Amino acid sequence: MSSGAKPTREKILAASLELLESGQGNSVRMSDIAAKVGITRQALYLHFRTRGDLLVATTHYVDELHGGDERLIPSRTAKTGIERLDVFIGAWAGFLPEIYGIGKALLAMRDTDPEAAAAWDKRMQDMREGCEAAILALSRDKTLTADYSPEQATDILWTLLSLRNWEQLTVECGWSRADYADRMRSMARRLFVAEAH
Amino acid sequence: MSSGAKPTREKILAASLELLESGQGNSVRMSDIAAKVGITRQALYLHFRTRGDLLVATTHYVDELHGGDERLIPSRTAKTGIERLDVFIGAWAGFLPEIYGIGKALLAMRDTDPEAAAAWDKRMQDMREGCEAAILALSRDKTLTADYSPEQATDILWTLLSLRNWEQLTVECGWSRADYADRMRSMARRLFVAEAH
DNA sequence: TCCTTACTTGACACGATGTCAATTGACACA
DNA sequence: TGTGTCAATTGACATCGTGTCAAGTAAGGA
Repeated sequence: MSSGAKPTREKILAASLELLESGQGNSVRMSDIAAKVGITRQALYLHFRTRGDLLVATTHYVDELHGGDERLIPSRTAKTGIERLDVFIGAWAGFLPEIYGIGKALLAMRDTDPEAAAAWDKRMQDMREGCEAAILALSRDKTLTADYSPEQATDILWTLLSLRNWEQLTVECGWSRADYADRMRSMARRLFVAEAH
Repeated sequence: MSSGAKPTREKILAASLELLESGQGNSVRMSDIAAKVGITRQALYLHFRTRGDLLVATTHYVDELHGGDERLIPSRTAKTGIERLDVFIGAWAGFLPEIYGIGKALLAMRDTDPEAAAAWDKRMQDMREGCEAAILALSRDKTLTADYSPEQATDILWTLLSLRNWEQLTVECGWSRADYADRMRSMARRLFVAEAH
């Protein structure tokens, strides 16, 4: 196994990520992370100013591991708006499970830690741009329904694809990841694509 | 026992509700509530075993104030499934703002307080029954789309109408309450009602 | 008068975050 | 061989919020 080679900071991030992914979102304590790394709780503060700091750094670490935002940039191969919508939803559906734990933790400290809130908001804002791009592509194709303005449609898609909704549908409703992706694509079509006739 | 002034327990519930409604969800402390009532923090524990207990009691208090679940029971006047869906969404849209504060607080302690989690889950389960009834009405009318089974459609509607989604759309996207109700009805039709032609 | 009930006062325990001072151990360089 | 630096340790302590406890007080009823 990889062991002492990695610098401590990275070991901390890896431990944090692992705990957040398996464990329950916000219940990961500083002492848990320290224990997993094999150092003292106080030593964490030699690398990160606060818990919020560490959590935010962990999200960047995730991006580093499995290439981050660029995965959400609409594929150039998508010819039609509909295709683009499908591809975007698929990419997001694949990305969501990877950020679920850390996202839950960040959301839980939203009210108390402005930095953590900002970090999560930034992520969601980036994701919203993907939604907007897909909707605008539909609009250019004249396949966007007349029922919603592009902005309203973006609001809706953005909300539909939220982490909380993913959580509810997979955890509470028991949808598989494939179910989620398929049905989200289906829902998006029904909602946003004008009937062709 | 005295019939003149409100009993303390009720004063506590009223204060709790008021703080939860105006203030930010989980940041309402026991001492805040006590201060608002004009009693000691410790005195709260003469009436409620724990903070979770008090919060749960506050939800029941809300029900008592503006008649609770029965408002979500599908109106008998709704002839078609579509009508029933509309009425249900309208009722829920009117109910949501009233339970927003308390719901946020309950959700925030979900991971730490099983009783609070159970109380919120019960509410959501009741709401889900309303979703299911509306979907089944569509199904009986043969107006439910073939794309989703009744259960899947219920999952979707239930998720769509979640408190978090309401929060995101009204707070972050700036939708008015009327916008929310109108667009949710529109979305539900697009999603669940088979094209008639 | 005595009793009960509701509430107060003041202290304390716990768990979590965050801080600080003093110390240890290793490695480098000279 | 010594000197300095850096990372981490140890142990104590502050702060906040929840929850508990013992003793005291004020009001009303029998």
